[in-house]
Amino acid sequence: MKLASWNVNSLKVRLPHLLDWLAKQSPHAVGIQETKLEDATFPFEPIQTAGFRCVWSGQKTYNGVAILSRSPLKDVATGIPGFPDVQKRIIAATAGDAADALRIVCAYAPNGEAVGSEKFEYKLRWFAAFRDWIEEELKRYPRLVVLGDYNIAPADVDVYDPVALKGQVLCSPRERQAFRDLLALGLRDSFRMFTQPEKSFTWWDYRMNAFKRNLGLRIDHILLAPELVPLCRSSSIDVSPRRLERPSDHAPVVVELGPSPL
DNA sequence: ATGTCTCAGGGACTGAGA
Repeated sequence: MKLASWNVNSLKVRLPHLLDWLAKQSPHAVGIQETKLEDATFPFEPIQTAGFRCVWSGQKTYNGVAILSRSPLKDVATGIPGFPDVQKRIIAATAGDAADALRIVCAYAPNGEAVGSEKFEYKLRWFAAFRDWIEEELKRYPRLVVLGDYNIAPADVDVYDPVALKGQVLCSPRERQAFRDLLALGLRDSFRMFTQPEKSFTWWDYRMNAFKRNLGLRIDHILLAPELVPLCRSSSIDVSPRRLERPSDHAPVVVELGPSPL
């Protein structure tokens, strides 16, 4: 069973890319970010026709998240409890039923603009609230997957030029601490459970021919609850959609979960 | 190289956000 996370940077523009990718990869469930669509205009019909249930939470122009799944979605929740926020960055749902159901949290973390900015402080407040909520979700749902665009490169190895970007937004010590605080709940960064190619990234700036030169960052992650860790067979980044015409600036991350421990 | 892309407002281009 494949699970994926993909920041599509406008679902309106990227719907053809998403549908092609769903047909090729045939994932069981996908969390998408930056839909940039109000709820009334979410394109659920073509997604449904492709074989997926979906739930979504969006707004005009900015943010917006959704979960697609081949199995029914229930217990849908949006936002972080106790953290009022007009920005639509969180959707959670339970995919499937009975013992093998998965709880999926799909998150679009704040970008943070620049270290020391107001948006940066909002990002850190957001992560503190997110961590506290995920701690509760983990107690309630041992089969928890926390995926999305975290807008944090956890370590220097996740950055194309760690010297040039040292201390900058997406790489700064406080952001990396926020990421480690999440892992301290027992979550595992699925990508680092396996040997990976050097310079593996999920996002490349549209400028400076960054993708062609592989000047990227690994900021999209699929984190797994302890109970799911033994089931994880692989974790990888699919850069192929980044090569298409009018691509998203992000590539999807994919994990494969088996039904039982190896 | 303030370099690209998306979106809104308004009806050509600018500004915001990433």
